[in-house]
Amino acid sequence: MPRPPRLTAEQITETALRLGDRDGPQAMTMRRIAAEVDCDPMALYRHYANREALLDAVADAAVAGVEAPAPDAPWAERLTRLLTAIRDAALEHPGIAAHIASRPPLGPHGRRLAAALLGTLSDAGLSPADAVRTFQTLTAYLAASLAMGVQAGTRDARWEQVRTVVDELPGGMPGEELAVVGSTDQFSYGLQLLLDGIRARSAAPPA
Amino acid sequence: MPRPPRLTAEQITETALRLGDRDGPQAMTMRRIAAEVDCDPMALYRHYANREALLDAVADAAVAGVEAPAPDAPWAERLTRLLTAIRDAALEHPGIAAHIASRPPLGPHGRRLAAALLGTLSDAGLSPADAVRTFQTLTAYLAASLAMGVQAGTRDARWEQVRTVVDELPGGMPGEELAVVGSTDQFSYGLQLLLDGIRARSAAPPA
DNA sequence: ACCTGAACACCGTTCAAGT
DNA sequence: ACCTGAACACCGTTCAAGT
Repeated sequence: MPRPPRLTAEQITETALRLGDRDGPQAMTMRRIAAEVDCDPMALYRHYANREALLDAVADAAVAGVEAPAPDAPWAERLTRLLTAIRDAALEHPGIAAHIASRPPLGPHGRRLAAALLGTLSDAGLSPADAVRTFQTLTAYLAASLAMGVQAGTRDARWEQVRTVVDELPGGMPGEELAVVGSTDQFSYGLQLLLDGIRARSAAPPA
Repeated sequence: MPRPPRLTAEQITETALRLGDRDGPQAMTMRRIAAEVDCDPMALYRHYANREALLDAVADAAVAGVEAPAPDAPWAERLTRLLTAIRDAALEHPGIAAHIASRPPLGPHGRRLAAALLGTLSDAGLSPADAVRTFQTLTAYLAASLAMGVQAGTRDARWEQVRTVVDELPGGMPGEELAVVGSTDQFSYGLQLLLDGIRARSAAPPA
C-alpha cells in the first residue's frame, strides 16, 4: 500500500514563502528550499517542473488570503479595495513580491482575483473588449507599483537610487516626502488617474 | 607614459548589448561578456562595480537613440510620442528590455528622457507635485508594459501563458486578437486611459 | 518503479600571487 | 601600483547508480 508522500506541494510552497520572507528573494534557491524542508534538492522536482514553476506556486500562495470585495459597493471602490489588497498582500512577502511583479499569479488564487477584477470592470459598464484591455492596464500598473514598492524595512536600494535621481531632476521637488517612489500615496495617485480614465469610458458612473 | 586603456566602458556596454540582442538576457553574464570583448572577467570590474552596475549602463545605452519630441506639439501628443519611442527602443533590445522594465535607466540618456517627460507634464499645467507623481505613474506603466512586451519573434513564454489564462477567464474573450498581452494596441489603450486622467487634472487642455 | 545524490556546466566575486 | 587568473562558494538540472 502506498504511503502518503512525505512531502506535499503545499509544504514546499509554504516553507519557501517563509524562507523568502526571512532571508529575501535571493535565498529562494532550490538547494536552500530543499534544506529548509529537509529533503534532497531533487525531491522538489517531483512536485514542480523547475524553479520557475515552484516560484509561481509560491506567488499564488502569497495572495491566497486576499478576498474579493462584496459586489454591493460601487465599482470604483471595489477596484480600489481589491487592487490595494493585492498590493498589500504582495508587499507582506518581500521574498516573492518581485516575482509577482514580473507577472501576475496564475494559480487558483490569482485566477480568482483576476475574475473578480474583470467582473467589476464589466459592472462598470465597459464592453468585454474594453474590460479585458483595462484589466491588463490595471494589472500592468499594479505590477510596476509592486516592483517599486517600498515597505517599512524593505526599501530596495535600487529604487532608492531612482528617488534620488528624480529629486535632482529639473522641475523635481527635492526633499518632497509625498513623492517617494513606490509609496502607497504614489500608488493611490496613479490608480486615481486610471479610474478617472475608466470613468470617462464607463456607461455607469459610480454615484 | 600611460597608454590609453585597451578597454573602454563604452566598448563593454556596446558589446554586452549586442551579445544580449543575439543570445538573450541570460547570456549577459560577466564571463560571457568578458569572452566577447576578449578579456579576463575581472577586467570588467575595473569599469563597473558589479554586474548590476554594468547592466544599468547597458540599459542606458539602449535608450541612447531616443530623442525628446520638439516642444511645439501639444503635450498629449508629445507624451505619447516620447513614451512610445522609449518602448520601441527597449523592445529593439530583447537582451536588456526586462532589465529596463525592472527599473528605468538612470544614466545620462535616462535622465535626459526623464527631464523631457517632467517638462512636458509641467507644460500640461500640472503642479510640480502632481507632475512628479504623474511622472512616476507613467514610468511605472511603461515599465510594466515592457515587461509584458511582445515583439515579433520575441514572445515571452511566460506572458504567453498569461494570455491563455486571460482568455479562459469568465468574461474574457477567447480568440480575441486585439487583447494580446503586451501588444502595442494594448499599450496605447492603457496610455490613453492615463492621458484622460491627466487631462482631468490639467489646467491647459491640449486643443 | 521509484528515489537519490554525485556530477556537470555553469555563475559572481574574492584575493593571493605575479609583473 | 597595477593587473591577472586561480580559487571560493555557490547555482539549476541531468543522469547514472542504487534500492
